Amino acid sequence: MSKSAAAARAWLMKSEPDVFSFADLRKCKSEPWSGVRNYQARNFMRDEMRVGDLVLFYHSSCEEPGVQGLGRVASKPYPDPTQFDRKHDSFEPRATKDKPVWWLVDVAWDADFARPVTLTMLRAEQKLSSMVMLRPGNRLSITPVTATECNVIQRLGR
DNA sequence: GCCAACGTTGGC
DNA sequence: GCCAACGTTGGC
Repeated sequence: MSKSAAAARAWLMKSEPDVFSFADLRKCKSEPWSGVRNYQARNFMRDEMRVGDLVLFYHSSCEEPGVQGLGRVASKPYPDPTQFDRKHDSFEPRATKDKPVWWLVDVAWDADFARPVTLTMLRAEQKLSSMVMLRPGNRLSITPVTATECNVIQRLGR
């Protein structure tokens, strides 16, 4: 790959499998990442994600938390439609069509791992010791992943 | 179900 | 702008 090519970035995105699992993504192929109501996470989607960026799909709040497989950012950012839906849990009274508050991207299924990379495995890997997601107290549902970290995690998933 | 850590809200 | 109270996240 040429040095001048814009390197695809990588992101870790959390989802509760009871709500939306990696298997669900495989089934539906592509899904709007709606319902994010945290400004930092929103800014990553709205300002920094590019179509084609890798997504490490992480299961949280479940028996075995960990990265389940790979997705891809599959759309440019656009306003989260659930913010306009008065009956939706994620309704946002401050939002107007002209001035949306919340933005999202579509995430598409990309590839299965041979085995999930559990939180325990992530913590045990020296090369991942400075991962944003593993920082104490971190709760962000979307965090950036470096190219090195992404490679290490993909190797662990083989 | 517990609880620590964090983000947000709202009174002042 | 401060900060206490509250709600949420997420591992255990």
